[in-house]
Amino acid sequence: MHDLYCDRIDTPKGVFLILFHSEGISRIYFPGQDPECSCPEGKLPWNNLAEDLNRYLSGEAVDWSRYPLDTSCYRPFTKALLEEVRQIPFGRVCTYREAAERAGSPRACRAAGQALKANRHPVLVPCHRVVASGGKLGGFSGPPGWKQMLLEIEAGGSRREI
DNA sequence: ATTAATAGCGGCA
DNA sequence: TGCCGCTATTAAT
Repeated sequence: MHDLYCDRIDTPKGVFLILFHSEGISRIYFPGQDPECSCPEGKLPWNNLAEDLNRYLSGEAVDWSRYPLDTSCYRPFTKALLEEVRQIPFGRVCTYREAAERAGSPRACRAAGQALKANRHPVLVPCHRVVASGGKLGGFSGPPGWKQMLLEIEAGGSRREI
């Protein structure tokens, strides 16, 4: 298959680890999740990704659609749902039910949770924009606190306080 | 191959 | 408030 490489992106929030090959991004790890991977290091062929990630973390709206993702590992429903989640605009959220609805299974809100758990492309596939109804935050597969932090970043836009 | 468990939600009592 | 069913997927049996 395609040879897998890894690269790191330094941000004020920590170091993100990106696994990728020539066809697209295979996986993204939050800071602190470094999996001790044994794949060779390489340079990301998408030059602006690091810059975009830093802009995003500082509150700017970033369009991730130009970065190709390797979604071959996902099951059909998971793939469909993540595709929809990817199109939730910056700063907006939807519920598990709405996400499942858009993926073609209106009653699969529980399965939606399973699908989001399987997301290997956090931030680029904004799983943090799917929240539980009733004002609850819902779960998150990443490090504790990251979901809330990402939502706050998007809500604040350019921050007004220090 | 079958069962249990999971980022949940909505209906109903 | 609490119980039930529903959906896709995975892990365990």
